Amino acid sequence: MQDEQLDLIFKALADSTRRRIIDHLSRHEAQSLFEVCAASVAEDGVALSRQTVSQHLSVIEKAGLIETTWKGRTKAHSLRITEDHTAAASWLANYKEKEPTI
Amino acid sequence: MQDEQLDLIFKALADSTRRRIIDHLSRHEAQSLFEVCAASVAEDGVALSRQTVSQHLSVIEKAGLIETTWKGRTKAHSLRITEDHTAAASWLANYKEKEPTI
DNA sequence: ATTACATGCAGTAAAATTACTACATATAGA
DNA sequence: TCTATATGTAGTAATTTTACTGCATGTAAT
Repeated sequence: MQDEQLDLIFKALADSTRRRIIDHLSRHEAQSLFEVCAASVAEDGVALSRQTVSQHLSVIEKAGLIETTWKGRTKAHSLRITEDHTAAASWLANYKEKEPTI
Repeated sequence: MQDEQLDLIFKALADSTRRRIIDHLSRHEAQSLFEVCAASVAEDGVALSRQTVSQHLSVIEKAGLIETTWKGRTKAHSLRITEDHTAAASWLANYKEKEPTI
């Protein structure tokens, strides 16, 4: 895994707003920007501007965690977490001390 | 795991310089600030000021990934990655799509 | 065609990050 | 005690991040 890719993934995860968005997308497929905004208010009580949510989605997308498809004037965002992503995010596990096998 | 703790861990990991420091600490126990600086130059070819490396170590320490002990005028930094840390860093794995069991 | 809707893009301001330099403090050794 | 060593702290500058507002573009519906 490239250093830049690790940067993108960890930076995407290093913000609680983005983690909430990811959590929402995990429970709802193919969400539009407006649906994510609405959920942010309804579920998390956080009122963010549409443009701000769009920026967060862009960061998550650049990390490769989201797949998007256009349907008419609506852009659908779907979470697509692969083995590669979880392996990267688990980078730290490489450095865990080995437990003594009892 | 608290949101703030996830922030600290992911932010600590979201910088390639800090990841290199963590990697170095994984191979060398109880490193002083100067030893980390020297390794940064020798192993990675990156010449950073002592104060900059100190800041990075502080970020890693605040994330709880390092244990420090003073010996005279030397501060020894030791990597201490626990189950809690790897579980937090693997946060993303909770959202991976289930593979169809063949 | 006109209006409403969904999103993109540009610009801005406050805050955080990342590097630096300079000075201060505390310990070890001559 | 005096000096060198190891680190801490403060302040600064450039860059990035995170929020915002306003305007533009493209699609759907009346």
